[in-house]
Amino acid sequence: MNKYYTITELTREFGVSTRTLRFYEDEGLIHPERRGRTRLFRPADRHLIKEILRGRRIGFTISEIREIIQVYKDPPGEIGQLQLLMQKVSEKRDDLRQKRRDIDETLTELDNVEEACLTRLAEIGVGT
Amino acid sequence: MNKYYTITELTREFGVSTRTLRFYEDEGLIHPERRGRTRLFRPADRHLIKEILRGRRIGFTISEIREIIQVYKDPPGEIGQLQLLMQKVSEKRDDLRQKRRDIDETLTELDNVEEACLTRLAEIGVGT
DNA sequence: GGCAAAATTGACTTTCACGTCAAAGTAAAT
DNA sequence: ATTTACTTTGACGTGAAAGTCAATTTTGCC
Repeated sequence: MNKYYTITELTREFGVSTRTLRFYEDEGLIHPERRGRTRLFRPADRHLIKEILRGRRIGFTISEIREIIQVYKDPPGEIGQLQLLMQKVSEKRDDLRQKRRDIDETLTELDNVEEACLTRLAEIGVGT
Repeated sequence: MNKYYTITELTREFGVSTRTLRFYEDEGLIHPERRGRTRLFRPADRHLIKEILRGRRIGFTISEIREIIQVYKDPPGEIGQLQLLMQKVSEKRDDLRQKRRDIDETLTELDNVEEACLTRLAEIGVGT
């Protein structure tokens, strides 16, 4: 019977505040239904929020996220717009690939830090 | 003769503003030498800036970056501190792994968007 | 139907990471 | 020596993404 989520259910699930979800609505990222003035979130909204938060984690701005959502809702019909979009997609992809390289490098760096810690601990442990 | 870099040389190389580098100095991330009041950047500073910017790209805050730099400069000597550090490292790593998953998912999504664009372009192209 | 808990709106505040200017000091080249 | 290009400090401003607070509704529940 088409489950609805309340706002706090979702804030608990995703670890965000109600303010955040309202903010996303103000920004036009989500459009929960209303019963009176109270927001009712459907599974589709919930899914969208998941994607928004994923975008947030990797550093997309609200308007970038909005753009992506827009594309899914109604992809541009004009050739120029399509080409522009493809260009942006390509830039974003390069961006993300760079970010992944950065992450990989940082991960190995963190491994080094950890190993240094372990060695250090061993030293201290032996000394006492 | 130990090459020095001027501030604008580095801003050009890294595509940041002088304000940014001065900000990083204010925040204690770098410590360029001075001739009079003018900053002189050494290769070590340059390298550090590279790391700072990498950290920035993957979404580390200034103080997170500062922490990491600190560890390299002088790793904690106390056991408690070491354990705390290792815990943080482990958290960061989980964080980065999640981020990588996010990126991978988004990359395939972008591929889909691109393909949708291409199909759309083909349709339009055929129609005209 | 009454009441505590939850939700809403609106306004104001905050944090981060710089941007922007102004005023003044320096360096380099002609 | 003067112009021209950099550089510095300091103060204030800004945009993004919420946080916080207060004053109302609204709901869920017995």
